[in-house]
Amino acid sequence: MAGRRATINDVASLAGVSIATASKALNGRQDVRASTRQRVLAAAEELSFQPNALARGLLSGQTRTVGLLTSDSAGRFGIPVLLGAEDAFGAGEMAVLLCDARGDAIREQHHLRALLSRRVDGLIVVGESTNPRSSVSRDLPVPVVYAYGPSEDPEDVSFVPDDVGGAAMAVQHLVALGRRRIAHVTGPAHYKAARDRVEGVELALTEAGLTQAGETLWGAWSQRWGRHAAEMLLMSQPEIDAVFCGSDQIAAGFVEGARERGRRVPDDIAVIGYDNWEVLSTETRPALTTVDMNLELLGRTAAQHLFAAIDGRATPGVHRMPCQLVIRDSTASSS
Amino acid sequence: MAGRRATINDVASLAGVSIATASKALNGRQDVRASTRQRVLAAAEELSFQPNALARGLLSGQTRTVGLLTSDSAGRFGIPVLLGAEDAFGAGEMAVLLCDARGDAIREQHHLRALLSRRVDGLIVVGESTNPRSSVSRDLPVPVVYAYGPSEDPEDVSFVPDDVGGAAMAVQHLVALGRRRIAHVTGPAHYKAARDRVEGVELALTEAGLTQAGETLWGAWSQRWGRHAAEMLLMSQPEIDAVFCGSDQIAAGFVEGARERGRRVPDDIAVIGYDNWEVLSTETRPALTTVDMNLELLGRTAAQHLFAAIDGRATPGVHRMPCQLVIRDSTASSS
DNA sequence: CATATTTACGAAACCCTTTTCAGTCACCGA
DNA sequence: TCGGTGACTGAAAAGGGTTTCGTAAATATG
Repeated sequence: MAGRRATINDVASLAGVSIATASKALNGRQDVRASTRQRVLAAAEELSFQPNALARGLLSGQTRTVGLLTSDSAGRFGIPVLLGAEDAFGAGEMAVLLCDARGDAIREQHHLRALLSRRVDGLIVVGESTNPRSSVSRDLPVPVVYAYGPSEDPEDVSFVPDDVGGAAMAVQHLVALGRRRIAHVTGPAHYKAARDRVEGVELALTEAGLTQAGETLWGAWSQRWGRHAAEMLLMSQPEIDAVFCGSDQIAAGFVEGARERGRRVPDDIAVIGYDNWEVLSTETRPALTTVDMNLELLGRTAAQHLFAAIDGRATPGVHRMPCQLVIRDSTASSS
Repeated sequence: MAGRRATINDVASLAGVSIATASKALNGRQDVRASTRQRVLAAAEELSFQPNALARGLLSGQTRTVGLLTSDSAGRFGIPVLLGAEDAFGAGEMAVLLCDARGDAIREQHHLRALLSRRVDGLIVVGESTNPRSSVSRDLPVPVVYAYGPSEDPEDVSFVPDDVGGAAMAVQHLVALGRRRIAHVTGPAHYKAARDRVEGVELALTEAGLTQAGETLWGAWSQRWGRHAAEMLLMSQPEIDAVFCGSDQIAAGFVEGARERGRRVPDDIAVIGYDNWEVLSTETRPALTTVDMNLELLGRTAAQHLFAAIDGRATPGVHRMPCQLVIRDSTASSS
């Protein structure tokens, strides 16, 4: 640990100029003779001078820092968004101040105050699910962008995955493969994501002139539920030839359950998951066809939009980002 | 978005006092009449005044902010550490500035400069593996604590999981259950974690007067490798009654492979994993006994140590944090 | 050579808060 | 009435950088 850090004053003294000139030389401004600039730069190098971002921010009113307020950063969904955001910012000179509210509104308020007092230039709020959440943006002096979980307030800017479209895409793929008796197993009904995917399934089935094989089975987002659903479904609807699962966890469980009951995947039953959680989707046998929500892109887009909003060019509303079908062996066309 | 933010000047004017008095009233200092304090507080409330942390930090030299420099925040290991750190800080008033270097040394330097210029009070460096990494701490004006991946420099402060102890604990558990022919399947040899766990296995086996069933099988950290290893092992060492796997992924694959070859877990073969990655360890059948590295605690401890280091009370060296055996059905005593 | 015009540099103000220190005021005892 | 006390209050400086504006030197122009 070195002693006191060099200030621009030290640099100016060493270079034998005033601090005003030193500042201009360091920041590449006009009105500095080339030789003088050289001397200043050399002095700064020698003292390993780092401009104090606090002083700079105090004056300019810009900290080049954004806050990232998450409810569940450990979750499957917050992290990619975070990475995407960090990526978009990192290209420039932005830094990310991370706060995890752990789903607690009080703690969220607390973090919000801390971020505001640190004069962040903007805020990204990451939800733990796609369920709309209450807005934090009322009378905030900085722009806010919501990612993954949208704000209830339509005046806010939100970026969410297009779950309706993603589910429809999955079903269309099954239909294109010639599957006609398609079932749907998903998670808890209080998740908007689950309900949206139901809507997408209905849309695609109607479009293809089909009806769903049996009722939608609501359960948990787990392998356990996937296995259980396989048992139930193969009992009650033994003629199904495809299943769309609401998550890769459910799909992994379903594949296992189906195999134990002697059904081959994809030959007898094609299976599609959701999330493209690679530890499951690429490691099951067969590897899972699944819907990727492009969360990293979503995070990057949200961050880029935050830049725009900081410059006063915000586009209010909920922006739905397209999902992408990743085709693997669990829906290989039966040869 | 509101207009200009209120400063302490505005508060003082509204309350009809000087800014010095306002400051004292706001910060609970002496020498302010109760009625005056009331007026100031009311004014601050009305203007929703937030003290500017930049100005405060500029003066005090403390930003109450720490940097968290990670190489792989998406990884299984960085996140819990991050959460633990955020937890320890969150209790107080600290904020975390997150930077992900993506394993790139140039980018790391870049982030380091950005953090330093923002005058963080300290730094936590999170590795992507337990392999020692080059030190960033030389001549840094702030204290640094390494978490998960230790620094090569013994003068630095590092917190790492005790993989030797964790593996030994797992094997001791198997021995206590009466298993005698214990095999070991693990990941790539260039991971120190894998080599440490080999050491722990040897230690525990020697202690019990046993020798390992077959050579250690080195592979990848994947389910695929676990399944493959099960095939090989049950062929070459058909008499084994227990396997210690280097990760839950491997263990999950091994369980699957073993069952397909007609071996029952845990009756014929007991299986132990590593990491306690719940999506695998609790969802396999049977649920996996596994070693939990307590990463969140490790992160919290690292953060607490950083506090101590900021106060000048650092304890150099590599601190090994104990792991914990989580017993589930894959080692239930055969009845 | 005197004047106009650049060019290069420096003094000082500013951003916001905390803290020191000096000053005001009311009130007490003598 | 006066000095002494103690309780409050406010002016000013400090922290580190950027920017404006004034000024001196250097160069161009007549």
